[in-house]
Amino acid sequence: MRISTAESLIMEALWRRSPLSAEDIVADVGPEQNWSDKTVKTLLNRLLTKQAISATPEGRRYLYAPAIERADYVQEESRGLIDRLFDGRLAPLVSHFAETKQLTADDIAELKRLIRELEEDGQ
Amino acid sequence: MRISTAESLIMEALWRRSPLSAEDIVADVGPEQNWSDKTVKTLLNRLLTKQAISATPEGRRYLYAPAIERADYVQEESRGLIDRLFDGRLAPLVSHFAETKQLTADDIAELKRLIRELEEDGQ
DNA sequence: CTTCCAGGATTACAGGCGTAATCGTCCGGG
DNA sequence: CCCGGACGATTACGCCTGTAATCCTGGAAG
Repeated sequence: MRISTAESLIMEALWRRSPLSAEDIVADVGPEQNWSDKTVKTLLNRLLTKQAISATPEGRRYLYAPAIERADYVQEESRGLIDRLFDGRLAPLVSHFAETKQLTADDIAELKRLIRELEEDGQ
Repeated sequence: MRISTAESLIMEALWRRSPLSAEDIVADVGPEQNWSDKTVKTLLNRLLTKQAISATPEGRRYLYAPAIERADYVQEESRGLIDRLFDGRLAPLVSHFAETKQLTADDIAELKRLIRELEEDGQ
């Protein structure tokens, strides 16, 4: 099942560090989003039913941990976008960013480096 | 206001060609998505209230046309994703695609060409 | 004229989402 | 031994979405 954006913030916290108690997570994302602890608990429960996280009892409470890889999530999200908007190909996206001047010199340098690596690997 | 994914399919049709009557749009996207004409009409109305399209009377009916640029839409969507998942930078996304082996030799060649152009423009 | 139909406008309705509040329970403090 | 509070579980609720169905109106057809 799909992870919503609010839920993904919880996931990010758990991907950064896990396992965490609900309290830890509230402390982590609560202030930033200013969410009440109730909200965080709700999101945790939804993620549980979606089987995106796991909960293991620890005393009177649970410790939560991701049950899916961040890479897989990132994968689906970005492939979805690229398929929807750029005909499934990455280059047009990069091209779009270039045209709309959203690339710094650093970005370009880094891309260049990446491409060189890819070419070397390729052959 | 945000354009939903179903709505975006209507937008794509209008970006391809406009203005179109509701009937045209139904003929265009209906079969593909197998949506009833009712569904398409609903989406058109929602897009109207979101001011994403315009409607001009033509006889007894309307002709619809985009009121926002596809580039702007693409912009928001892709920036949103990159901000959420890749710390706002493009290179990590490209890197992710590379690592997950989602790049063909053609993709790489095209990226290379893009980068070269960017470098030339840059100086 | 009356009727039917095409087309837009309005209404529907279940499920997801953001954001909580309330309920029930068990443990620790007095 | 009883009570309050920490926690998780359950319930709430309005808005957005996907997907239509129904209503209304004015012109076309007979």
